[in-house]
Amino acid sequence: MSAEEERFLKDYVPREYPSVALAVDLVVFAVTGSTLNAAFVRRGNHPFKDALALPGGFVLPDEDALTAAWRELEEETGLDLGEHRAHVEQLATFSSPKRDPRMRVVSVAHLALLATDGRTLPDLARGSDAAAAEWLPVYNVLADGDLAFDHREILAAALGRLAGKIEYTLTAARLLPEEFTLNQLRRVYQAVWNTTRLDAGNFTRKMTGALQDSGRKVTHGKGAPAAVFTVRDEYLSPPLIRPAK
Amino acid sequence: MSAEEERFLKDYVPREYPSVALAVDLVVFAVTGSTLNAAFVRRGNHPFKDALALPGGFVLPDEDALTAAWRELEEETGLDLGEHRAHVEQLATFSSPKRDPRMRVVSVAHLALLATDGRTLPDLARGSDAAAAEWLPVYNVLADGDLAFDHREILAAALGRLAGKIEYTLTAARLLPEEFTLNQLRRVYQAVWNTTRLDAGNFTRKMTGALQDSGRKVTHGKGAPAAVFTVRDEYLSPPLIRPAK
DNA sequence: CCAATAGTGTCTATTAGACAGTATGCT
DNA sequence: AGCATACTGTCTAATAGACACTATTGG
Repeated sequence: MSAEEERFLKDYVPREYPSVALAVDLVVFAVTGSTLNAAFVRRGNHPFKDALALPGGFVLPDEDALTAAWRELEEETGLDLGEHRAHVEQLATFSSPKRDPRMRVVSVAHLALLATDGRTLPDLARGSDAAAAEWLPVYNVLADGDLAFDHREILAAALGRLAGKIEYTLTAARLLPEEFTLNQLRRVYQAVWNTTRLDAGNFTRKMTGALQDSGRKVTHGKGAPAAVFTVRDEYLSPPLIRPAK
Repeated sequence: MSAEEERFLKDYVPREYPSVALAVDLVVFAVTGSTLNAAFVRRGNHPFKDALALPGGFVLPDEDALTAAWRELEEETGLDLGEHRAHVEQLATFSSPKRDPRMRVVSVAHLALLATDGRTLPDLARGSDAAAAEWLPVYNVLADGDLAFDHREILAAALGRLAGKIEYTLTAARLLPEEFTLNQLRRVYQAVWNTTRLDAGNFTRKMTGALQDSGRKVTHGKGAPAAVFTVRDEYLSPPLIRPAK
């Protein structure tokens, strides 16, 4: 930095600019069986008392939004995020002046994925907030549920992002343990796309190119043992296209 | 709103929350020939005095970010945005605490597209700011140019978004007049992807399904007259895949 | 043996990409 | 005529999607 620039910054007095509170909201996804679930908190206060809402919180002065999202994810789930192979990415920013009736809050929404074995959802311990978060099936909530603020719009945006992204990446594997079978992966796709139309045979052929076969096999009670894979390439080429409903 | 809720909001006193200045930055693209250009302003003050920067400004108290982006686009270009068929969409939010050394400024970056006839770039009148914006070829700036703040990262994100989006949508047509020829459209693709590998014949075949033939033809000095199209479907199916470089 | 799952084989219709060929209009 | 551009035709290799088939396990 030049001496001139240092002098400038030292003497800099900011004009009055409109200021806002900066928050993050989280759409946390996890899969059981062939169902896509998201984490919700039940609001204890007005506005939107007793309605479902997405977990979230304010961005601290020394954090960027992504760091705040990771912190809130850990605080609101109480989980070991390493064990759950958590993935967090920025989704979009919601900035309508009236989205929170109390004051101006701009929210940077984030998409978070947690790994499960496909059988049980992670236990959501009560974090710093009074009420623990709960898992609910995404497609049910979008069909029926009332959500606080603009959280329905955020949830829909997150689902759209995830549904699109797994067409051309192996992001779906972030919803599974590091090692998984093709059947597990196919169930994740079916959960996210809310469909049962994925042919197991064709799915195998299209995916194996991007996967690494561990050489080991695993058995799930019934049926032939299944090969265990890890992700080799993060990108699918050609992409797997979502079937028309 | 219930009486109880009204009472709550009336008596609501916000706690102290960290506040930030909220800004928008704009990546404004337009095409001439087979070159993708973006609009830049030359900074007159520290920090980053004399460096190139993206146009932008602060979000006003009663605006959301998208509205602010439209307003700044009009102010900084001085153009009739209707005539240029402007398209603006949110790109991503940049929130590193130190991205502006003067104070905390969180920027919601936006992608803007302006239509040209493919021959000349719109004249950028000097707006409310002292210096007029200028057009520069995007790939040159990314290769050589120094940009202020984190604007190189924003520019790269915008280019990536546009390059990806035109694979499966006709967003590229927003860089052309409402009516255009397939040759014009192909030049836009080549400009955005920085390639010359698009076969004109195959391009015709793949695009015509999503386009509406006006029935009219137009001639450009040399060669056979070209059919004039408008956009019929915003989505391309199947997508047009970017050739490997 | 039966049921359920894993994974491969096969067939057909469609498509991409390369490139040839024809038509049109300007100079 | 000569040339540049617009667009269609054709060929080949690759692919998707449907579905049959075999193999392997537990009950």
